[in-house]
Amino acid sequence: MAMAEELQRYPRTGRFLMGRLRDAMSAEERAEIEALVGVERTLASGQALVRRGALCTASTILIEGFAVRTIERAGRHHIVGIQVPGDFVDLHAFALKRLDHNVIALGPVRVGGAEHSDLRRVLDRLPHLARVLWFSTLLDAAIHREWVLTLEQLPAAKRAAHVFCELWRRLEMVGLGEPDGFAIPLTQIELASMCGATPVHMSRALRSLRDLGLATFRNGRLRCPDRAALERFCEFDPSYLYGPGELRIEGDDFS
Amino acid sequence: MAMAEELQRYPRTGRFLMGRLRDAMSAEERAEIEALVGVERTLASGQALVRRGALCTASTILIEGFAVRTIERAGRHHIVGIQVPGDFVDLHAFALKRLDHNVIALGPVRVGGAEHSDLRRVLDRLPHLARVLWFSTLLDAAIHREWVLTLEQLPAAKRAAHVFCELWRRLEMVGLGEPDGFAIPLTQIELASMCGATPVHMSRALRSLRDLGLATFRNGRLRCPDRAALERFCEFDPSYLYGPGELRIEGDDFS
DNA sequence: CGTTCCCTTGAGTAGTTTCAATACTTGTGG
DNA sequence: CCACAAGTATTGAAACTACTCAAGGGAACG
Repeated sequence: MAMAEELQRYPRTGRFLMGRLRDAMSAEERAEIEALVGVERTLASGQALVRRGALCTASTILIEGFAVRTIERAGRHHIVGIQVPGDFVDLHAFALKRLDHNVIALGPVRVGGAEHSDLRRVLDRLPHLARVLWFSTLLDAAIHREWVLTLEQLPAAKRAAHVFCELWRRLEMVGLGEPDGFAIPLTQIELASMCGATPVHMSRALRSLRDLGLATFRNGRLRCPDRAALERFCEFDPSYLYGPGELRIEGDDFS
Repeated sequence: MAMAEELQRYPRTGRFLMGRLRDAMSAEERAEIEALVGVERTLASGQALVRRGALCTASTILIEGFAVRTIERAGRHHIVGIQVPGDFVDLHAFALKRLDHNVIALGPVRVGGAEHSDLRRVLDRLPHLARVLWFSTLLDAAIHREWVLTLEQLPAAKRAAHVFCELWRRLEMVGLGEPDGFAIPLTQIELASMCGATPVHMSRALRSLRDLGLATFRNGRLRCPDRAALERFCEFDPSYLYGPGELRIEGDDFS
């Protein structure tokens, strides 16, 4: 399979933009990105990849594992985004310098770091690659917009279903989907935070998804017997992920 | 005042990033941006600046007036973002090519267009300016994150207050704030859409803000006797707007 | 074998929606 | 100038969704 080959050739960055604009990146560009990512680190669950307000001189790519974006308010951390393997989680720090939020490891993670000075040197020389990286940060913004819409519109059970549908698609694009679900080290407490609900209510919402026969989430694993039904239930439209489909610009068109 | 001078010198783009990274842009860069924005158009309220899915070959800057980002679901448009004068509203279409949402005029607007081919030529030559434009699209993402947090956390009255606080700050940064409020052609219906509430409930929420003596919103004008109290009420922390303050990188540091 | 963390269930309360009815504007045509 | 329509804003009552408080069960780990 193409995924395995890509990962062998680019062990640290092989999943980056997989299923999105990766096919618009030349071999040279892929090699440049891979070379940019130097030091690998391993972090335990709950450790910060980036802390809000800190001056960033490097950006981090998630090689393995998951991370959440959190913002603190009234003393509590709230999850405003989630990242999966292959995501360049704080690439936006290259332009922002300081972030408005934290990025925290969700379960153990393996990450790679790219120095901003190196990044700058490469991107000044390769404007097309710069636009690809720009694109990848805009993908996060599109996901944020969809979360806003979901929080404005849907009740808790459908919000949870929407999170599941999104994660399933995103994991699938980077080769981590399974035929009947996916695995991610999330607890109901974190799911509740993402959905703007209390953990107690999330427990009830998940039970209603089970009772409806739509999905079962247990021990960090989603099991779904009928994906189309789940997506219909929460009115999930994957186009905002810019995968293969109507909004997607194929390799040749993106320049 | 500096604002007036800037607007005289750059009549179409003088407000762009004002109060944020504008002071990190050289005179040459400001002139390049101004020159990029060619054709001016005037649109009536409700007209689309960009429609979801359309192939974009130019990006639009808001010279005068307001716009909302909307996503359609179940036949209804929902507002997921709002733009003020000076915002390069669909700059992200330069990298995305097609947008996942619509941008609709809120009241009459005057806009300018920048061809992507021109933009590309300039940005390939001026990587620093490219990073500044990248920064401006990341600002939108930061605002989206704050909206996610607000929708997750706050009840309707505080959501409305938060929208007011944000708009007040953003308008202030581009020279459109007033000592005791601001003007924007929003109805309660649109406010409700932004806050994920029904119009009926928004009416009650606004009444509670009035009853608390915090703010009065009538005829598209916010009146607030005590800004600090309003900001305290909704736990508003403006740092995500990257204005002057803790996250802000001053001109010399941004490179 | 006992913490600790996570999940579940129940009961009462608070916040929000729905449905319905009633004004208040604004612009239009008679 | 008035009458009318359309869009916007307000209020009340009943139903629903979600929250809080509280208690108990289960799995994992030392």
